[in-house]
Amino acid sequence: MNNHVRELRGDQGWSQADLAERLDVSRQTVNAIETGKYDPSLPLAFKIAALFGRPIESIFDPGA
Amino acid sequence: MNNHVRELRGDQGWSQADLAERLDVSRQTVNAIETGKYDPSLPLAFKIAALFGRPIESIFDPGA
DNA sequence: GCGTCATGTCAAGCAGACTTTACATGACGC
DNA sequence: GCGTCATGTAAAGTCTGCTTGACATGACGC
Repeated sequence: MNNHVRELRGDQGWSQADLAERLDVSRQTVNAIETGKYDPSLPLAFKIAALFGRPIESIFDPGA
Repeated sequence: MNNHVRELRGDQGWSQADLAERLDVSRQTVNAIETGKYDPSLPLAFKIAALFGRPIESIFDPGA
């Protein structure tokens, strides 16, 4: 599952640690999501979407 | 996390088993999601949204 | 009464999401 | 050269998502 978290985070000038703190998850979790190691849970996806003020569908792309 | 899966499924006249087959998951998984035992994964949430032709945000409600 | 269908639920197991701790690297300023 | 910051990655542990198989119930038609 592709996503645009890294770009959106960059637009805000945040480090992975900054974003992790705002999402209340670990820095490794943010890194894993950005590098595509695994997908976030649905609740975390909602948090991410809310933080960036965009719909989930515009951030995450199921691709196939 | 509240959701409207049961109503949407009812609108289509599908049983839990019918929906499970269309989503390619087990009947127990559909039942668990409808009864709020746990939330679907992000990929499964995308599948559900696509099947009903609605955005994820209109089906799942993070509540808090 | 009996068979069937839809739903609910349980148990055991595997895979995925997330944690903490820790170490390695490259870029930067001093 | 040295400290610091951002990022990547790894191991081990916990909890959640999802599986199969099975059993119980209530509603329905015959």
